[in-house]
Amino acid sequence: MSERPELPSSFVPADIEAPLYEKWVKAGYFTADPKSEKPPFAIVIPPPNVTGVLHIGHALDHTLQDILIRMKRMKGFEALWLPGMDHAGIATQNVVEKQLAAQGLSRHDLGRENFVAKVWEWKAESGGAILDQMKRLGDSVDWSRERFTMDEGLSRSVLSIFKRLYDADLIYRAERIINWCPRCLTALSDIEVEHQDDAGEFVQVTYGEGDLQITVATTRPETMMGDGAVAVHPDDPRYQHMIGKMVLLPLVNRMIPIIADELVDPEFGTGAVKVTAAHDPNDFEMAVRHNIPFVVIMDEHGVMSGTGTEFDGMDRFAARVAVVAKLKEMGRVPSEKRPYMHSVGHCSRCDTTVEPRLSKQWFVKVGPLAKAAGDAVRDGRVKIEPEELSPRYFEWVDGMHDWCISRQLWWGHRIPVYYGPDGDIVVCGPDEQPPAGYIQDPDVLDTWFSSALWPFSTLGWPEESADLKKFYPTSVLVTGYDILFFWVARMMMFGLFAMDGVQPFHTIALHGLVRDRFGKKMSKSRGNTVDPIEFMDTYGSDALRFTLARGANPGTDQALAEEWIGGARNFATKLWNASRFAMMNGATVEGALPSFESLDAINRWILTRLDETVTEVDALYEKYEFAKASEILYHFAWDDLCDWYLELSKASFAAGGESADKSRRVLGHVLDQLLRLLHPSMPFITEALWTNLTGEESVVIASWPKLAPAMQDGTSKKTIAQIQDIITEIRRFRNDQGIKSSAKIIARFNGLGELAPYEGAIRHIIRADISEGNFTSKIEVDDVTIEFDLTGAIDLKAERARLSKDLAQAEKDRATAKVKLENEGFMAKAPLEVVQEIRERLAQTTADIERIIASLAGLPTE
RNA sequence: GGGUGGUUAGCUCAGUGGUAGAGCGCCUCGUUUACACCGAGGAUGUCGGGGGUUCGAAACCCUCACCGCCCA
Repeated sequence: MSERPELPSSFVPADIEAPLYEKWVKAGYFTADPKSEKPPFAIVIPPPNVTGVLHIGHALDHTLQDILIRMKRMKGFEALWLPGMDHAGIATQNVVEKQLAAQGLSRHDLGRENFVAKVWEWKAESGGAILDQMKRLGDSVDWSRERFTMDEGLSRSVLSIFKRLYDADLIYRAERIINWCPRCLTALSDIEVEHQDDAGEFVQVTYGEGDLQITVATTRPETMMGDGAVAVHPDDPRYQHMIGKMVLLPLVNRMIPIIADELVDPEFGTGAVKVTAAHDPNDFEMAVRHNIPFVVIMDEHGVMSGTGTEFDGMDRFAARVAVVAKLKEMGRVPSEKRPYMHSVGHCSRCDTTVEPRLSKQWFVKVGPLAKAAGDAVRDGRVKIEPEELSPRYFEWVDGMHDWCISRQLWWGHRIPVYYGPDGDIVVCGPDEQPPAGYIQDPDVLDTWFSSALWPFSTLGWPEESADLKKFYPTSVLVTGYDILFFWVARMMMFGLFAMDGVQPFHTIALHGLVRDRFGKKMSKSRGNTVDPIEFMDTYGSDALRFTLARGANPGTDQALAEEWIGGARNFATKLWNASRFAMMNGATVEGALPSFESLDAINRWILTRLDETVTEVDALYEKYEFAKASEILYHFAWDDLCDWYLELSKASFAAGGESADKSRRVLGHVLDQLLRLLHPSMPFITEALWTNLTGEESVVIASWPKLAPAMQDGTSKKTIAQIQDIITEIRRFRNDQGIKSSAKIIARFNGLGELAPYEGAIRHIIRADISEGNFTSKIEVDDVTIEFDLTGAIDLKAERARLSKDLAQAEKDRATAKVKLENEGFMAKAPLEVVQEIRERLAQTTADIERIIASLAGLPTE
């Protein structure tokens, strides 16, 4: 104890955070051992994007994961938190292309191989900024296992799974309508398309001539030149006579059929729609059913082409204006509505309006895979926390469309398909070579294709590695509900497929988004984004982490304001000062705890509260209730320990002797345990304080507090509650009488009874002298009377006001209790214990009222 | 249009049948030997509206209004 270095008088996070993190990594605390006998607990990080920086959402996501990992590590699990990044095909390619563009170059100037080399160069220099930021946050990830989706090993996983899926007929190539970004020049999957309401137009166009005319309604008039039919609902009486007839398509002067299809909504527009098979997914389906030709009228850039009209060469939006103008000239536009708000798909990477495009792409047949992914949750092998979010998951996996996995990019895993003569196709797994002369597909795979393998590719799959055996299936996936579809469903599909039906994780713990202080979504356009790094600079990592944890109710969004982080910083400071005070007073962890029975009520009480806290925090963390667990710890530390226990113990420490020695040992124990409990959410400050208190190596590898049912004493809780009542009433009295809290008062206690041993502690808190005096005023708390010598000057008005207020409250409480007890229904049907409780309330309030009335009567009249 | 979540103190949110809570903010007092990033005390809610079930409803049911998210 003597060699314990003195703590600095104030807590400066910046002084301790970086050195402590370095110490932890160097000591290898975060490195998992697959040969360990301990039970495994593994989390793979939702891989951030290699181009990304740490935003507040990551900070939340990582804080929660780190809490789980650190807690499980302390609980004796072989804890693995595996870090890494994904290669973010489109985003990364965009970044490097932008750099090239600045030099007036395109990727085509470099050629594929040089371009990809350039991207690797970029990654080495500027990629992965987020990894260093994770260290600031204190993430206890195993850096020795850092992975990247384009790494050699993970690339082999991609080849393996592709071949397996292909051989199982779960990957196919087909000509379909896909989402096409005319700026990125690549196909996109459904989830890379963001729908938003845009101000478009809704135009009616009359087709046909003479006595066969039909008016269609459309938001995309420019695509009419690609129409192959007009469709109406089969039961629509307005169009019965037209079904099957041919009608003139204006502008291109082609005759097209009028068909009947259930898909048409007779209520929508005119009840007649144009069928543009090559440029709309719904139209595509109808065209297949009715054998309508596919007419392509746009090139890859979204420029009109091949219509043989004056509109060729015009951009799709310019063409829209020109086409409508032309049709109006022809008198073929009976009505137009503008602006017409409707949902339009945009590229999630560059916001360009997505163009549905007919093209040949590779797809994953998701049917059986998604079924298995849904079943794993349905039959309970995988739990979604909170359970209320399961419907969203089912909605997605049960209604999933086939997944377009081709991307017309260069950065990514090149599709391992080789085309030979006569349409021969060969798919190569790792270490396999295509026959001579076969040409590889130029496209790469969707980034999510490799991310979906993350829970097992990072562990060495397809090799039967030691890591895979030890840590698969992983324990829990922690992520925002917003990417349940992006990522989770895909990992489930591939995990179950690749690992013979074994799910990639047992639990999916979902959290929400971090919003601004008013609960508004953060966005660059709103200008309400925040920088977690700045917060860490100002308030410390622990403060940011604790704030985020404290706001993290399962599956729900949380608001965040800077001053709330300030509040958590204040908590850290409080903890620091309380610990400093405890150690100044000789708090120690040396030697055995005194026997519980030998302790006074104050010490028994704090140990009881500690045990309750451990119980509650344990249960809450197991349910991913981070907010509630944090709340419990906050109040135990601040209210119970700092505000009451330390204050009540001051008299004992001052007096010294055997009882002080016992308190020092108890305080040392409670602080030791509290710091362990807080370590997962506040790793840095707890490490600094705990090592100082115990002289041991690190709280990171300390054991988690165990329950101690023997240290539970309900009586001590009642005793302390009474003491708190007495002290609070005295404080109220002093406050009402305008007596400074620093001023000593002369007071005398009567009727303390069993509380007598604690009179000294009470006196110390309220700064009361025992001297003889002229006791002219008094207050009563239950059976205890406290008399004061206020040297005559009592503020009668304030005293009367205080008593009247108490009286009013007591009367109100008594009345409600009385009404209940006089209610026959209540007496007949309410549970006995509730009736008993109300009876006690009636007795208590009745006694209070009598006492207060007596006090009021006893006040001297003015 | 189909799902789904919400509406509780000035703000952000807990609270799933038995006297309405927390953090921040607000008011008053205070430099007492851990802490002013603090301490003590205090004020603040017809729990969105209406109806119902119940001895008893913020909570359960119905309905209306408003806000949000996901998917089309």
